[in-house]
Amino acid sequence: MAIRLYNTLTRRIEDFHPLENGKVRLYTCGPTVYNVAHIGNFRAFVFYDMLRRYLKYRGYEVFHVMNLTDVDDKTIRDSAAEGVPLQDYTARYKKAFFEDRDALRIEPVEVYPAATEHIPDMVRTIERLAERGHTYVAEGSTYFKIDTFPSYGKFANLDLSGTRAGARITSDEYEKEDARDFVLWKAWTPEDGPVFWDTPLGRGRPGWHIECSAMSQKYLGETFDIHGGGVDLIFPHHQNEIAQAEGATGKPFVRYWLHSEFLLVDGQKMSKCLGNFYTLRDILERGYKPMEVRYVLLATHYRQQLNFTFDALTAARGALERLRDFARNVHLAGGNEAGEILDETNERREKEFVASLDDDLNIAPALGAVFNYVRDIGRLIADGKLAQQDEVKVLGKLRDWNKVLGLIDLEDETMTDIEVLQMIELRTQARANWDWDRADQIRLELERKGIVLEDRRGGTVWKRK
RNA sequence: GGCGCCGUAGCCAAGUGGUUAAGGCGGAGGUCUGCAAAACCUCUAUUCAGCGGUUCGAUCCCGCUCGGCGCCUCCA
Repeated sequence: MAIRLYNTLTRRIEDFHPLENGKVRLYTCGPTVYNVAHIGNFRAFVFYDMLRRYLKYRGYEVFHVMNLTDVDDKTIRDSAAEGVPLQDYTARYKKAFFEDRDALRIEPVEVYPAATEHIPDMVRTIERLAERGHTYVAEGSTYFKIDTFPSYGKFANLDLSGTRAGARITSDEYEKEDARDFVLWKAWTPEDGPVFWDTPLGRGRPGWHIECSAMSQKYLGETFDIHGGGVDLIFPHHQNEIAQAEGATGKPFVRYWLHSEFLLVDGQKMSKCLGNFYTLRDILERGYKPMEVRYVLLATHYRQQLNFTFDALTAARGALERLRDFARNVHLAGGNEAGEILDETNERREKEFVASLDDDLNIAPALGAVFNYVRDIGRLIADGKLAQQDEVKVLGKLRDWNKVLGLIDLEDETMTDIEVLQMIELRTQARANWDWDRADQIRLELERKGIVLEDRRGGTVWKRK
């Protein structure tokens, strides 16, 4: 059974089959590194991550490219405002992006091409477009001539025939022949300061969209499997990518286009004006954990708008705690061997998990399968029907799913902190003497250090809060 | 104005033309326990924004209304 994905190109859910058997070539639009990425950006990045992880889970070899836009109006403007060289300025936010990526357990992809390191590739793409008659030059800038690409607008389901020359020309694009045309190569202006490249196209810098066409094709070929991005990129960015790539090669560019919906805050799109703008760092400062953020970003289907709230983070904390406690309870199980019933349960829930995610990455029922499994096994443990030897199978299953979800640290459950164990031993003695005050005092003391105790039949166990 | 999405329990969120409308968080009760925690058990939507229509039968299909959100050359 094939994975089914919603393809923006056809506006339908389709069976996914890569161009080359067993291999997926994937490109996703990355951040513009002009400041710290916000959680709306990370919703898209977490979505790409789950897509990539799930493709791998289903046996595909994935080659994934994500661009870093390190030259554009904003990076130039803001670096100039600070008086810092562009490279130094963007390096700072590339670093921040990778830090946040790691905190959110987003897997590194195969290649992170930066725009500034691929100027010759972009120039070559523009030259190919010129050879095929898709461009014109005006006042040193090179433009894409929309008239030469008849299907322009179709990808976004937009009828652009009303937007003709002269209709909406603003002051800084007066040299365009048609308001719908977009710039491929932008001639140097004094505002660009030291940011320019001398190329056959003249002194200047690349336009907004060309990097994705040039870099994706460089690493993935002229036609590749999946291209992802946020819905806001459908138009104009992805439409322009298609025009550029297909205009240059005459071949289909991308086979499956996937778009993640917006993250909203207070029911509205995140924006600085509304003051509902959050970075991961903002949220961590409020005492939430990266995994809680990942859970929230992951738990809503990617084509559904997600209204971000702090209540959701709190709910995520509870759900994650249930998963972690479950892993520990399995580790501490001391019943009889489960036998066949365990294999049956594993198989049944695995089927549900895969069937759900095969269906356009339908995450909710997949998580439902995980939590139902937690209850299935919890019941076995409570009934004394799970043995310590069964741990391998159960945690193995959890580990499998975690390859896709990336929500729990299963290796983190080390129970060997000597100091804590000594405290527990003191408390156990106190309890043996019915000295409840002393016992509670020790428990409280540990709690202040973030250690929670639980008294089980087999003895006291602990966990970090 | 054009295009599109959404409205399911206190909150989040699946789902199906007809057996019990997943799951998570929260809440209530119970078992266990010195107490607590975890775990397990039970309960927490006679109902799926509203009104019509199609149908033997609709939360699911169609239409309208109301409400929310996004895109239509900054944007994940």
